[in-house]
Amino acid sequence: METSATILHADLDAFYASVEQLLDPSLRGKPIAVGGGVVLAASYEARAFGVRGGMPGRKARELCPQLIFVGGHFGDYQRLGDAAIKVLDDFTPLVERISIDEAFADVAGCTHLFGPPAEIAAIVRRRVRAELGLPISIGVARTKHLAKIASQVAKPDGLVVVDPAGELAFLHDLPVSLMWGVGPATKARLAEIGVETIGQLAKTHSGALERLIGPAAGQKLAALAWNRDPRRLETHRRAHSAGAHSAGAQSALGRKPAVADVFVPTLLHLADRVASRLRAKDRPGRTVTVRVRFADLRAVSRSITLDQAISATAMLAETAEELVRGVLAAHPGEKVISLLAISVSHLEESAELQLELPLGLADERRRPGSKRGLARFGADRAVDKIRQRFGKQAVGYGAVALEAARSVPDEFRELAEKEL
DNA sequence: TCTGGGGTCCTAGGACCC
DNA sequence: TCTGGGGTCCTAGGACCC
Repeated sequence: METSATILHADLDAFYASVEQLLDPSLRGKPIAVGGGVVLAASYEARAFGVRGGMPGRKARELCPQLIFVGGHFGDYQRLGDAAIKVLDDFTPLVERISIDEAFADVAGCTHLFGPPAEIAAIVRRRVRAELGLPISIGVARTKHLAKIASQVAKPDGLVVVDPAGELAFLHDLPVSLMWGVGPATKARLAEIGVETIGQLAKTHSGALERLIGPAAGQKLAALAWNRDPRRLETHRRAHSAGAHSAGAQSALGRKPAVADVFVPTLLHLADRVASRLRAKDRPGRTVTVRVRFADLRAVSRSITLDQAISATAMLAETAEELVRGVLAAHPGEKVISLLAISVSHLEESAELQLELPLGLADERRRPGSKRGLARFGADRAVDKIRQRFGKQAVGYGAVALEAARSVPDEFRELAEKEL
């Protein structure tokens, strides 16, 4: 067992908003939000008014009338995020990046070169500030969980080192919501039994905890509350998404009538997004899931597992359409839909001969592939090739139908699906 | 004017097989 | 004939993370 605190968790502060303030000095010191319909990131000046990420733009403006909305410079986010992680790479190869703006690093093997972990963390912060112009907070601790919590406590623009001798004293006064795995629902359930701090969670009877939030989550949280975190750094996690288990796309629609004229073109567009990614990765999938959200934001899903994996746009679109018709038939009272989603899972490793060849006459539904399927495979390949040469916008499905509904720029979608 | 989009993991019930 | 148990797969839903 490690006895010294050598794990760093580095987290750029209010990342998208900080980049915008870096690019446009007139925005510095002012409350700004990246996004429009929904706030993707808020500067600390905006947070002082209660503006938060994920919040509807309208509500943010209510809270902060002088709030400035800025369009996202998504290429710059990627570039500056990469550059910040590279600073960590200068100290150790043991870097685990977990998102565009966040990474763990274990500096145990390089303290003889650069000094103690706290000093390394201070240098990283100075360099990111000096070379990139961005604030970054760092937590240093003996475990990943503790380092991550420490960086949250350090924000904004701070450094917190958790001495191994004082771990539980540090941890137990903090609110449970800082823990990995505690979101709004779990926080509320814990509050029902009077548990608000990590220390109170640690003292909760394990049986009661597991009944409250389930055995898996209960055991995990109990372990973390007692600072037992066995996770090691994963340096090469999910390279190129090779190990991905699913791929999906969704589109919020505002309020649209639940009729074929709306959902057919939308599903075609979504199927195209998903299927072209599956083809690009040579990862066809067997299970197709659709999600339909109604006017009151209640969502219903339907899925089907096919005998054969698919990656053809038309096949996916038709399967999804059937599932959506099933959802709507089961909810005849719902006349309005607010979101549609398609996801494909049970992805297969190899695309070897996944041409969706004709299998015979039986059960077309569970056995995708037919003469039509074969012809369409050729069409998909042609579309993929044109996009390779001329860009994604060169060929599209259902673009007109979706234009009005698009509240998030495609660049952000690209960013979200980008493998790190 | 009721909230984006990409994922992961867990749970629970039912079908089916041994 | 009746009863029980375990394992696996499928489906639907929920919670969480960035």
